[in-house]
Amino acid sequence: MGRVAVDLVVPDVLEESCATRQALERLATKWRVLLIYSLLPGPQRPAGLRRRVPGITQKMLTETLRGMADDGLVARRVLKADPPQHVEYELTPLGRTLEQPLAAICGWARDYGSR
Amino acid sequence: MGRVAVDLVVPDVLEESCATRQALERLATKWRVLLIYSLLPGPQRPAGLRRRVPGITQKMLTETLRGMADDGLVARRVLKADPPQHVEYELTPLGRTLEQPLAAICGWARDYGSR
DNA sequence: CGGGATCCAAATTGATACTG
DNA sequence: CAGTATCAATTTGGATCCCG
Repeated sequence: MGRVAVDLVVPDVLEESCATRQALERLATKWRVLLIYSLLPGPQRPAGLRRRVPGITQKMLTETLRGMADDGLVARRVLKADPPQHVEYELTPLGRTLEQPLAAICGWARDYGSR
Repeated sequence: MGRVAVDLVVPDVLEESCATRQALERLATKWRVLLIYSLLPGPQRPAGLRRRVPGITQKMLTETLRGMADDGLVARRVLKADPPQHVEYELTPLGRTLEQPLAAICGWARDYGSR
């Protein structure tokens, strides 16, 4: 009764197709974490988000929010269709599940960030 | 007795110069989290890291590790100086303080990552 | 006027070949 | 085996223009 040499080609947790890996890549971008963090208090309008995330461009704001909307992390809502167009972004329930993990990271950043 | 309109120019937690913000940006890059994660079990050599982080380039591996070394997150050690050069990277104590926060994120990725 | 889109320059990343 | 150099490809920033 031989022992087959399988070698268990360890499908590492970081395999590119792995859910964990993909989820991480959905967060570890320059702006997503900052935007989610800024949306935790509640719905925000683009202008407000630009203030809360200094340095972000109009463009990256729009693109990043749209990408996060595609991933189901935020929802976009139009408040007024009239000339002065008003729009609001808010975290979805899924997006809000990030609050705890993000708090852990922010806590670390506070405690050890200064190095 | 008038009320002065101060407006409290909220020095938001995400001010570009803020420690939290800078710490976050040191993590929220495409490769750092994955590399730190891969280094948690112990010291690793570049070749091994490339296997553990599929998709990373020789270049980004080197550059990212060097950047993390500059930030004090990892340490580089040369094992042999001879032609077949051997090198090892490992997390510093500071780098290891990321284990818990990272576990929180990875847990999220596992639970909600599939969406 | 606020939100978003477009176009082009600048910065990052990827792919590959090459050196110690 | 690690790391560097080089050039193409992708991504980001900046300024501007458009639409309601």
